[in-house]
Amino acid sequence: MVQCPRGTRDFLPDELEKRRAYEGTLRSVARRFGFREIQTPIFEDAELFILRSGPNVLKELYAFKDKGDRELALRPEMTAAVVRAFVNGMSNDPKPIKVFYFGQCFRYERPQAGRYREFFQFGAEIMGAATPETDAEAIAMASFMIKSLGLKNYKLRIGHIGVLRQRIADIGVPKERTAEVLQKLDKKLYDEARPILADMGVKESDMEDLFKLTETVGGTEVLSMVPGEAGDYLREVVDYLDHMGVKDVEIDLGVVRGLDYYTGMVFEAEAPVLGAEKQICGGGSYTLSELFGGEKVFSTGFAVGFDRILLAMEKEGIEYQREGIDAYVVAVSDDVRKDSFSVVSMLRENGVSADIDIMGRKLGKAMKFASTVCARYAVIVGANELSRKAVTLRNMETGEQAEVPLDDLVKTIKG
RNA sequence: GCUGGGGUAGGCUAGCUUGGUUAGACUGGGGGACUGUGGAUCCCCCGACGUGGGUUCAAAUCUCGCCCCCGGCCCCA
Repeated sequence: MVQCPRGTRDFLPDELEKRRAYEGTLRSVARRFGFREIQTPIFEDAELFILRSGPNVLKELYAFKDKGDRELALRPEMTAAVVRAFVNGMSNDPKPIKVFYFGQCFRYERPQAGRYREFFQFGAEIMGAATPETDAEAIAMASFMIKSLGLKNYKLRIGHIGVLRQRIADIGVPKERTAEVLQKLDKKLYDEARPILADMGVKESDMEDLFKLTETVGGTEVLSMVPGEAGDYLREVVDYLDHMGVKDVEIDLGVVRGLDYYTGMVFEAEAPVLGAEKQICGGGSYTLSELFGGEKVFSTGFAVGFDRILLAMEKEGIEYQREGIDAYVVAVSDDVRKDSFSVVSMLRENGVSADIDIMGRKLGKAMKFASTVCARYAVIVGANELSRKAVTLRNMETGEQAEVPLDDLVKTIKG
């Protein structure tokens, strides 16, 4: 039997209905924040992703040649494509530009808990603005999204990569080795960082100060430890968040986002219930457009790992209630079978979601089916009622039923 | 790329250690008991040993390769 490829999944109706509902929640939040949706191709010129990536990224890229010998790749994330689209067609639009996206991304990795080769990201970018308000909007929306989905147990942490980069440069780390140091700091592997830093001639006391900086975690009070403009900047961001009622954030200067295009504020959210792959959201401010031939434009963006956040919700026991349909039409006997199709059609034309038996079932079995598809009402079509231009309407939840004139049926069901 | 565990109907599972009737149960699906009323009960039916090789008179069972699933490492845009 042919199965779906490794790391991919079929989403059967029960599951997909749930996913669509939560996707709708995220879309709704984004729209409430003034974002508009954007869609880009699922595959792009491989160069688009290679331009900003190291070798590790490259080997996980689904890259291939098309019949015209073009080097293409399935998108491993969406930010690059959105920035490309911005450079290509939105760069002269009124600023700020606020866009969101939802779609699948592909990475050739070993599947694991919360990690798939085809996975879904919901993200947003604000382009053309570089203010604390901008960053606050992005963080607030991320927080809002998580809360709207009903997830309780998560941590949202804000850091500043500029502060770290500055400090690392100040203590004498050469620019080309910054990433190496950041990587160790990200994982808090100080013992591994020490020899590397010592090798670069960094003083012991400077090292300890650096480690102390990345260990700086807490509320706004810890910002007193952050020197210079960046400290003031973060204070502003947090102040705006506070005015928006966003209280579920903490400062953590140890937040280090993977790639080096991030320039200032960075943030991430994690759900501890998820285990190894617990990060559910990540983002920050960056400049990328100049890489793709545009002018330098400051942006802030983030992406939510849709699959992971759903997994976290599931682990918290959040249950999705199946939507069902408004009405299931049942014919009492074969002589009114065709009349029952007229009734279902009338309902459908009037905006009622309605289904009907097409397997020749008798009344009892059809009623049973009506409850398995979660119909709110059963519309029972029988010869007696029809002679009075009426049907019997049964509320499937309460079991109450009454005769309703056909002319009033839509109104009663919608009411 | 490294590593641990696993794969029996659509779902969950017994059998595997010690090879040997027609692979059993529950759930699900279809039909009936039940020709004007769902969720109950009873009966009948459908439906599975991931895949390919090896050992053997005989393989779900032992063995090897592959595929896939669940975790962990690496990586994580």
